[in-house]
Amino acid sequence: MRHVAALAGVGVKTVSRVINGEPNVSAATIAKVEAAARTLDYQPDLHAGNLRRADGRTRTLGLLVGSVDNPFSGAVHRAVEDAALARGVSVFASSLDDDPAREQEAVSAFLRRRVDGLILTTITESQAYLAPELRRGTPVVFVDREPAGITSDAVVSDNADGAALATRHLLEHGHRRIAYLGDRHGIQTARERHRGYLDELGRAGVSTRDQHVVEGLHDEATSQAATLALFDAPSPPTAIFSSQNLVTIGVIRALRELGRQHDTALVGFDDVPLGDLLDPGVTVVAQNPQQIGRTAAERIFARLDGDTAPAARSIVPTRLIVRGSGEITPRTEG
Amino acid sequence: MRHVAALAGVGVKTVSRVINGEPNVSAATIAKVEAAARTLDYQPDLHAGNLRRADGRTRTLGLLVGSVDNPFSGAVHRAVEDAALARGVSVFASSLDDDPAREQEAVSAFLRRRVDGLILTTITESQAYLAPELRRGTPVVFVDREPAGITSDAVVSDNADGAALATRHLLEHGHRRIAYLGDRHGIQTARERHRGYLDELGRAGVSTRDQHVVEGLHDEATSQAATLALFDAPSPPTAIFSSQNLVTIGVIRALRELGRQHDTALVGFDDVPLGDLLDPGVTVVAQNPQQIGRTAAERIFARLDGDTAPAARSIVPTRLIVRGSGEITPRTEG
DNA sequence: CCTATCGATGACATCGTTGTCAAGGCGACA
DNA sequence: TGTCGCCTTGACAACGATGTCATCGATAGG
Repeated sequence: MRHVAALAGVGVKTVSRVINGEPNVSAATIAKVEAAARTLDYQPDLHAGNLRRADGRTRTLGLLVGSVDNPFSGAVHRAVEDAALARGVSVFASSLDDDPAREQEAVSAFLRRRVDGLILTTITESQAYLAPELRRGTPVVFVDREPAGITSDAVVSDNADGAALATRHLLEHGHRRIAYLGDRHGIQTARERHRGYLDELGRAGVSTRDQHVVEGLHDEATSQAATLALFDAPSPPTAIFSSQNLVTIGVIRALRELGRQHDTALVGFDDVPLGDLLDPGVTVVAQNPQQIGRTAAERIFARLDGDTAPAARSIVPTRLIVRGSGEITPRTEG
Repeated sequence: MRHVAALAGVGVKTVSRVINGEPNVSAATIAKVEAAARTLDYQPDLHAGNLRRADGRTRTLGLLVGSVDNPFSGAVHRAVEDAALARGVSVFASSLDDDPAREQEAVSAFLRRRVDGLILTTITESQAYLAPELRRGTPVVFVDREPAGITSDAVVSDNADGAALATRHLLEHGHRRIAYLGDRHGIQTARERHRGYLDELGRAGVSTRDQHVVEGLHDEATSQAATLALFDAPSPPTAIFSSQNLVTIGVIRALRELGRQHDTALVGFDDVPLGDLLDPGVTVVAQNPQQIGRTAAERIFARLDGDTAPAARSIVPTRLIVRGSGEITPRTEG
């Protein structure tokens, strides 16, 4: 900026005024400064300005998602980006990988860079460590998983309800042996989905004790292996509820391997890419990652704009997408 | 930092020393400062430090990809993130959407935030506007598409070669009417892939004039419509080469709709999620987005570490994945 | 016992920008 | 013509950190 001022033959403050479009600068001066800025390819330093600027905003957001190469996370990210772009805000994006240490590092990296707000998917047992930051006024919105040990805005799918919907769908097609495959109980969404599954079985008066429940699955390989094991054991299920997209894919692979994809029903939680093109099509309870991302960004910006309403949980509805795999009826021999 | 210094009863410079692990601070002082920092939940301001710090590094990278919710982009992003994380560098990620204005805005947003390096996918006709920044020493690595109007590092797939590979595969299965479906010619990768396709036809002595070539496709819907139109026209192709993942998906949908997925061969450029689970499996020339991202990040860090070798283009090999759709032989009636 | 040396510490300038404030110039109006 | 007020402009401090340098005290060596 000093160089621009020197070249234009004006003071630095006048350059600042021109760059920021402040009023009360003569047209001739504006022209001189703009010419100088162009000549030097000047880009103002947002962070230096921030140091002194009244609002102290970096126009930057920190986003932590499951993994930036997961389709669900990618869709959330994209929605956040679009909302942010409209306000001239840039987005730091990081992957959680369900690693508590990675969460802490990412949050710390965001805070050291003074982001205006945090949109977080978490895996730590408690996010109480964020309390001081919240008190300082940094808005935090939790996405996908609800916070623990702290109160702040959250935007989540209706996990229990969606899981119940999936389970009910299978029950209505006559299934009574419905396996549950999901991630470990320590993960809030997995817990909720498992609860929804159990609740629905209970409501239908179906014993929950005889069901196969496999937890701790979070990638295709383990899920595929678990599914194969299921059919090696006595009284295999006639239907499977898989509670996450990668788990669903693992189940599909296993059923193919066993040649049972047409006689074992499957409903997945969270949509699967090209799920409609598979044979059978994959029936899922789809989340709405776009809406989750958009809503989260809107919450952040509302907070930044001064909204002081109590922390709220936004629940984004899930939707059953019928494509074939969930409508298979139980094997009679079974 | 002032508050920490006051609470610990030391000077700010001493706090700075403790935070940065500089030598020559007594153990007692370190303990006092760390206690004060913990009490106040102090997070150093990376950008303020940067203003004065000798190296002037923000430990931040700008990444511009096609779209953060595209699987290819997501994989690139993830690889960049992992490489960056190992060096304590955070990543700004933005989507290009093949919009030149969006490119300029994203780059400008990155530069105003003083990123240490840029990893860019571009759509502008020339990236000469980056020359001043390059001269200032900011490393720029182009990914996926090569730069125009400027010389800098690039990491790309071997597009022409991969397209030729796909085309050859179809030729070897007896096809002589091979349609090309791709994006507009203005896009460097599309141009290269089209060239590889034409070259391979030429090498095989197959007329390139009689082939259906549809350009300007970049999403599922337009690609699907274009494919349907192809089969409405005289002498439809017996095989299709689709030059991008979303285009491939559109083609698959159209072939399904026509019931021709088993009698029309298809090879796609860039892998398709669950391509192995479809019927028929989708034969593709797969790129290696992980390696592209990793290599790009490595180039950036090498430049930051002082590598002054001339700008180089890294070519990441493609790989033919045979899954069924590409091995269909021509219809005899056709 | 005096001095050279070194470790520990803080005062101060500085990075690039913006908020505050004062000053100069000019036109309008009495 | 004098005064007032507005428009335009720049000097200066400040933001939160780090680089430089001086100071102080302790320790070691002669």
